[in-house]
Amino acid sequence: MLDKHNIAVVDDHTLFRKGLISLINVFPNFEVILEASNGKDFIQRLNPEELPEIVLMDISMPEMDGYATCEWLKSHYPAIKVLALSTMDAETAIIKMIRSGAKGYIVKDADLSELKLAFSELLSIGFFYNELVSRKVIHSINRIVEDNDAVTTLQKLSDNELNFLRLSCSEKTYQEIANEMFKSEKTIDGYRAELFKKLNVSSRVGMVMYAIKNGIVLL
Amino acid sequence: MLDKHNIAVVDDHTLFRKGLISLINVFPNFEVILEASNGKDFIQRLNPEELPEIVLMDISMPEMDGYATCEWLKSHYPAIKVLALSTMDAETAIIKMIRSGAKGYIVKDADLSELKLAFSELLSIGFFYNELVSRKVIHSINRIVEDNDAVTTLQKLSDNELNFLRLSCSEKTYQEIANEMFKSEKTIDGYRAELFKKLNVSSRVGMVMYAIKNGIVLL
DNA sequence: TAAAAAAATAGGGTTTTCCCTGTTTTTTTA
DNA sequence: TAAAAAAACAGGGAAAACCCTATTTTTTTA
Repeated sequence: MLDKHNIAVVDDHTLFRKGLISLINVFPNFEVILEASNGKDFIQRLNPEELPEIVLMDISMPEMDGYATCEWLKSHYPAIKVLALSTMDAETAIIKMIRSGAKGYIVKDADLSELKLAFSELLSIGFFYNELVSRKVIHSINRIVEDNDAVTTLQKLSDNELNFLRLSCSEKTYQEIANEMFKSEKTIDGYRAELFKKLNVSSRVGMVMYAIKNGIVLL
Repeated sequence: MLDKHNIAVVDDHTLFRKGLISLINVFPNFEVILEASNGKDFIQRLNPEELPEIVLMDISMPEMDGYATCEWLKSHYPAIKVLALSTMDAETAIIKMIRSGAKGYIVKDADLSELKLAFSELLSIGFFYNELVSRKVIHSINRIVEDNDAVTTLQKLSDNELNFLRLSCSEKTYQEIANEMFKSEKTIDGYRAELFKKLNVSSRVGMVMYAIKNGIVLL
């Protein structure tokens, strides 16, 4: 009897998670030893006696999302490989996840053979970048090489900005948002201008769509 | 050997679909006999010699979405029961799907036992409305009883309105959208006003969020 | 702790969005 | 085919969003 590779699956959609697990368990050399519904749940269940080699991780989850969980793993168990899993194929999400330490990225409408390939590549060469991801990465590489920290700063939003961004995903006017945040209208106009630059958008609609695409607000 | 109940699964996310199928096939009395990635694909594959009893159907899909497919089934094979499947728990999506003929609604983060229960209920009493759905339905029933056709008219969008709505999910100005649609600015301002009423929103952001929530635009 | 950087605020102007009321044109229906 | 309904279009005005530049306040850092 051969030794199977241990897999963990972290996703808040139960049906999807269960389905994925039963699919993986059909693979002769892989076995799911841990499942969790979000990052927090995952960390609690993680047993140092029996660590997974690969964690299949959703990006947008309640409580603790994929980015944060990935960062936590990077610092606590750097040997564990994260394969990010998402419906979104947004460049920013992919880049962000890879920057958070993910070793691969796979979309939810990938097929089984791709998942299997991803597992194999992760174990053999340590990463899995399919054509989709490569394209996105190459496209953003220019900015990365320009200034290694630029992207981080670019995507790092302050608490106020993040808060403002979330509140903008509504029918509130900026004035109402200003009141709610106990800031002057001019200040939140500053947040807006800053976000337009950081997110590379030019209207509130663009900002809102960015927030939704990147799981900053949950639908 | 007992006769299994035939199930069809229609969902564009391959991994999810495959996972779900393998989960269902574990049930001793259910078997997936048909899978498709969207409504069009489903109709093509549908074999009148071996019809499914239950169709597990995603709402937002490319080519032909859940609503349209449900309507088609209602008129062509009224005996086939549709169990709508979605990540969205938006009231409008649920109501719309039920109005399109779905006999039940289940969210993707439901657990296995609920799915099994849904199947059983569908076969025994013909419908499955869990607590979530019931709440939404009750909440919207007021409007339905007020005027039986109000909801239908309310949600029925013209081609132009739908097109405008999709184009609004961008950073284009209304003026640019008007040009793109070869309509005067005033005409599209009319679409806007009409949509605000129909979708019950009061800003472009609200409109965009409605479109995203209800799968009118894909992210 | 002085200098530098970042955050908050402001004035003021342009564009876009929103909203009201009404006319003309096209399509539907009795 | 006449009447009714729906779609397209319009004027004009108020509110909100957008955009520029600049000052004050707070925080960071050398």
